[in-house]
This record gives sequence, C-alpha cells and structure tokens, in this order.
Amino acid sequence: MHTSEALALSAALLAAAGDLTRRINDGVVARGFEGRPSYGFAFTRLARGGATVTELGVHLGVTKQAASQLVDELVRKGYVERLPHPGDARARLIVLTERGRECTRAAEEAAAEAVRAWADVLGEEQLGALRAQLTRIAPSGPIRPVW
Amino acid sequence: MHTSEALALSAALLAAAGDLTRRINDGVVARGFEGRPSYGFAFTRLARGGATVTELGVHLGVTKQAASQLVDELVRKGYVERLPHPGDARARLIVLTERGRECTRAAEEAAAEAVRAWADVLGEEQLGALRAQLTRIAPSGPIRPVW
DNA sequence: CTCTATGGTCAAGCTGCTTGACCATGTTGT
DNA sequence: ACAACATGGTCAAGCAGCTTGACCATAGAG
Repeated sequence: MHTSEALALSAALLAAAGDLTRRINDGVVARGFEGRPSYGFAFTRLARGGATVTELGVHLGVTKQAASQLVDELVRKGYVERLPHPGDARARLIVLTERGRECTRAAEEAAAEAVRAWADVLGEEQLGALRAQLTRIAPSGPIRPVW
Repeated sequence: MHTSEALALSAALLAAAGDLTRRINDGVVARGFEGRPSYGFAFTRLARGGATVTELGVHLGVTKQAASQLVDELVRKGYVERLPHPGDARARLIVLTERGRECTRAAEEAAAEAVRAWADVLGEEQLGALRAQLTRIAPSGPIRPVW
C-alpha cells in the first residue's frame, strides 16, 4: 500500500464510522428518543450490571468529570439513575432505568438497520470479514473521535 | 448479524478510526510539526492545486466559517497561504506552502507507518480488502466525527 | 443594469470537553 | 490504631472548535 493510500484509508475509516454513527443516531431519534451518539456507547457499558462514573469515563475515553456530566444528562432525561454502590460508599452505581433499556433497544435496532444497509452493498460474508478485521486491528482503541 | 453485534461493529469502527487518527497525529508531531488531525485531511484536499475555503468546508463537512478559521490557523503556522483566485475576485485560492508540503509528507509517512502496523496483523491481502470494503460502504461520508 | 446567488469574513454564542481544587471514603504500612 | 496516601465523585472555571446570523464584495442571470 502506498503512502498516499494510507491517508485515504484513514479517511475512509472515519467516513464509515461517521456515517454509521449518524445513521444510528437518526434511527434512535426517529424512534422517539432524544440523544447524542455517545449515549449508545455509554449504554453498552451500563447494560451489564451498571458501572461507576469513573469506569464509564475509561470506557468512553474521557475524564471522570466529563463522564459525570454525561450521567447528569442521562439522569435528567430519565435514562439512568445513580444508586449507592454496594461495598464502596464513595462510589455510585449508574444503572439503566426501564426507559434507558428501551432506548438501548432502539439504538440496537437502529444499528442493525444501518448495518443491514451495508450488508446489501457488501454481502453478509464481506461484512463479517470487515467486523473480524476491525476487531483484530483496534481491540482497545478509544470509542471516541480523535480529531 | 445480530442486533447487539451491530453496535459492536460501530464501536469497533470508531475505535479503529480513532486509533489510526491518533497514531498519524502522533507521528506528525514526532516529526517536528504541530497540528491537529484535521490538518491532514485538509492537506489532502489542498494538495492538488489548492481549494477555496468553501470547498474545503464541504470536504471536511463543516461550515465555511469553521473552514476559514482552520485556514487562519494554518496560515499562522505557515502551512498554507491565501492567494487571489484567478478568475473569481470574490474567492481566494488556499494553497500549501513548502512547509505545508513537508507537513503533508510527514502525515503520509506517519499514516503509512500506522497502516504498516495493521498490515502486520491482518496481512496485505486482508488490508486491501478492508480498504475496498470501506470505500464501497461510505463513499461520501463526512470526514469528521459525528459524536 | 437590476436582482439574486455565491465566496468570504466578522462577531457572538454554545456544547462538550479539560484542568484544578476539594471532600468523603477506602487502603496500606508501621 | 492511626497517619499517610490513593481513589471515587463533584464543583467550578476555562477553552477549543464548532455553529448561527449579519454583512460586504463580486458574479451571473433575467
């Protein structure tokens, strides 16, 4: 691969990620929820038993302060709630509310819909390959734009 | 592909894009240039004969005002200059300076280096396939984070 | 030779993040 | 037991990078 193509690959990657993220967010909004794209990524972390603010920040690649602000927002919209953490009185356990779980499902549906559009272009096999390649490439990259 | 995997695909895509973008930027900085990741994407547009501010904005997926601010920054750092546009007295042609071309080469080298790391994991063939898949998927997605 | 569209800039404002300070609680070492 | 330090969380202030809105100069169409 030539040097000039490397930058093009980066651009294509960014374009694809941006396209997918936008589609998902549009789909979630169309289903009657209000939210930013980062909600979805927060939800995936919270879905399994909740998380602390700090853990959420690590998952999203932002400071705990930023994560705390996001949680404020999610609480205000009724998607999550802060519970006392069992076993650590300093911490709070952030968990999804019923409405939060509904929104999570909406995000998953929207994501599936967006990916289906890609499957129409690439075919199931290529799409599976794409997913496999991506997970091998960046197993632990930050789930956020570095722009 | 199941619904839950669709969100995972999106996350993997974002992670890969973020990882690559960060590596490129680090590489550019390590070569003695100061810049943000978006510089590289601006450079690729300017590299072939220059562009107007408005065109640059379209390419980056931002308003012309934001593009103009970016150009201000690039001018300040000596990477580009604003020339009168031949054939349209309203417009200005933004072109790379010699220093700008050096920085562009640095970005390309850094990108190639980052992609080489991926080639070590995936192999050249899979990497080419990845590139092909991505360009088919999001031919005209915005080169910017939708977050 | 108006009338409207387009390229560009200036100015103000906002959103989402950061850094720094601080408090409460947990953990470790002596 | 308790001092010393580490960690989870919040509050506050600041800032980068974007947006919208207004405006001017020039272009192009009728």
